[in-house]
Amino acid sequence: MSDTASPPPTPPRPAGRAKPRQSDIARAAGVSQATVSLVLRGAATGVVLAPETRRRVLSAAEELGYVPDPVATRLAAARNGMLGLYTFSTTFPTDVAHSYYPVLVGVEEEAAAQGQDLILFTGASRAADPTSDAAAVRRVRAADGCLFFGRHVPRDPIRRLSEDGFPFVYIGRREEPGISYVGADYVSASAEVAARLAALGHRRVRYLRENDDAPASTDRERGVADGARGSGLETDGLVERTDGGDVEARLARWRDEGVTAVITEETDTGAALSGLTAAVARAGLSCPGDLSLALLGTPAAAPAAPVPGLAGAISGFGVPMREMGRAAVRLLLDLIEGGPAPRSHLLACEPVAGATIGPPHPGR
Amino acid sequence: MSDTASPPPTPPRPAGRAKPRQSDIARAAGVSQATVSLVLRGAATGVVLAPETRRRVLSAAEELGYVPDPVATRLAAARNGMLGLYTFSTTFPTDVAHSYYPVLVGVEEEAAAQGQDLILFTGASRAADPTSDAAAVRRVRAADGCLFFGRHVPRDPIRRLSEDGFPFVYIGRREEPGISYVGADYVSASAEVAARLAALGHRRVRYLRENDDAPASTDRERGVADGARGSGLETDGLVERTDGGDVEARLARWRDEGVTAVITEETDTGAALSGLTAAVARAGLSCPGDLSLALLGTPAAAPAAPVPGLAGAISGFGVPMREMGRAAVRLLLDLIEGGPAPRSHLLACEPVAGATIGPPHPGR
DNA sequence: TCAATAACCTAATACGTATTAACGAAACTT
DNA sequence: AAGTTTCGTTAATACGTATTAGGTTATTGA
Repeated sequence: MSDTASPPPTPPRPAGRAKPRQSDIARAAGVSQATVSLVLRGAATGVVLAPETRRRVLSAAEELGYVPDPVATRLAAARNGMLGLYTFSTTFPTDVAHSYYPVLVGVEEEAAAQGQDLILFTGASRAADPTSDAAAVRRVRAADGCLFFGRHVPRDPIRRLSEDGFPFVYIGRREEPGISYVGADYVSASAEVAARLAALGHRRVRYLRENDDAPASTDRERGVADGARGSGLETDGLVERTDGGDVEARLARWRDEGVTAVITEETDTGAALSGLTAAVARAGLSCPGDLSLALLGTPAAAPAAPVPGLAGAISGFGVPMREMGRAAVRLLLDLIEGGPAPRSHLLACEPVAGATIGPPHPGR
Repeated sequence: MSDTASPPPTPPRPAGRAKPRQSDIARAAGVSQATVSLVLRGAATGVVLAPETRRRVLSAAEELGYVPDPVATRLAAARNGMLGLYTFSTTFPTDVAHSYYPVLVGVEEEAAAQGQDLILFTGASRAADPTSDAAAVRRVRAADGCLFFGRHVPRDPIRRLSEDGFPFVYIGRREEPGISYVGADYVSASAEVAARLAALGHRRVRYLRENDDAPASTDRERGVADGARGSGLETDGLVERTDGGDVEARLARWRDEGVTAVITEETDTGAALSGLTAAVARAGLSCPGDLSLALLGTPAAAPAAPVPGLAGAISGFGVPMREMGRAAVRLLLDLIEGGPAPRSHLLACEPVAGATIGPPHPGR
């Protein structure tokens, strides 16, 4: 019907016009852009507009298919609605069992509930190069605030953030004063485990901890020692550290020494526990038949080498990881909104009765 | 000293400034904000600045710990080096086994390798409320581009993005024309599994698929049907859908019908597989002794109810999830940089020999 | 020495929305 | 009728960065 020779010079975005702005609505409704903003978003400002004006603006907005530009909204709000999540390892670990995973679940849940998005900083994914660490940590300022997460944390880049008043929260207890964190009360929970073993009749116990000085390990050691003292366990030689050596030999020595129960801890790698259960299996022992076994912390997924003859869970306590994630998000938002008053929480751990501890059975 | 009636209007952030701006750098270096912008980001504009000026600006930026504001950067119509990741379910599933997890690993790896940060958009974590979905999807514009991920995806909010030319990539095959995706070649891989069963001698087989119409399921069904036709399997009654009913009864019926092998699929919930293995266990059957069992897709972690007598993996094929994640990031960056030419990839699936299929053993 | 060129930098503006101070008009007081 | 409130709206500005046109000074050419 129409002549095909001269198609109209098609503009780059042919479908209707580009995205409508508030100013387009304003023109259509015969008001100013400010009025449009007030009608559309100004419920909180206390300004009241004439019903007729509201109606005109709303119908014009509907007509044009207006949707607010989230980027501009956030710019104007001087908040970007994004919380940083910086893990001092890859956020999604591959080689390591997902021991921290529940924390991420909690963080995501609470962030979603609060309408915040998360920026995953990928800085630490590559080499453990300290300079790149510093640069990566600095990027964190792109967010309104940041969560830090990981067993080992470089101090200097963080101190800088702290001095500048940038809001951030550690997940895990920290020693540094004036820094906010959400942690788990490992001390009490560990003491309770020691006391539980004592109540069953154990006297000579070993606690095998990771050979580094993360606060989480320090706290557990302190709890075990406190609990041992308070409940009558022997404290001499109570604590040993992993050393990469032969766990089976260590286990044999313990049996020779008359040890009836072993406590170990679960950390990011799960090395202590998996080494121990493997050694128990190779030695042909069973829990709690030959040896009581307690674990300080939630085991990551299913252990690679299940404890032989083990029906239920490993006795000890569980870490409220998900709740830690949620609490950390809430605390961070408090910091961002409220004043600079640093606050911290220690969450209680849940005792796990489990099936790996029982009355002592002296070996050999 | 001062009268208490009129406290000076205390600025909200008294202690220094949390986040340095370009204007702060400009003041420190004795130049204009525009110069700072040119030094920091203007490599492409052709404007050349005196080396001495560059130096001053860069050192002032370093000194103050400047980090560009991603939102402002985006508003000014530029890239901010951030890729969005939007999942139409929680990114970190809790009740569901982590079947999608490897995809996220791949996404994070490749993003880190490309120097991009990830923004996790949390919109879909709550109720499947369509309006909140729309608002949440809109937010992804804060990133340079976005990956969408999930078995079920609302179309309308996405169409909007597409019309506006916002770059995004689906992880998983999509029907919509002109949309980029990275998927797995379920059709070929599923056909190969059917052919494998036929080659072992099976003739009467059942394929139990999820009862919804996600592309992933549609593709697998098509592949199984194609493969069955091509290899001589019976095609009548081949395909059945999960219905929430009694899987054990269904299994018994199949045995009565002379079915010697069952194929099922792994999806986000893993429901089909776990229901089936549980039914096999309760029926006292073993694989492949009594019944051959094949699985289309990588099982999520360890199945809750392991197949009795199963030593190795479940036969079938594996989905190259990690590589899909990586490929999606690369494709997205292509879209962001290059033109709007939508491109897509189908990655090949890896056959898994496994230990659950063998020659047919007619039941009863 | 004066104009032409180059080198370097900045003022101005755009992006789209939120907020506040202020203004005109209408409705009340006395 | 002049002054006071109240109401409804808008002008102006801020948020932080990118970009472009243009201005200032230094350098060169004749």
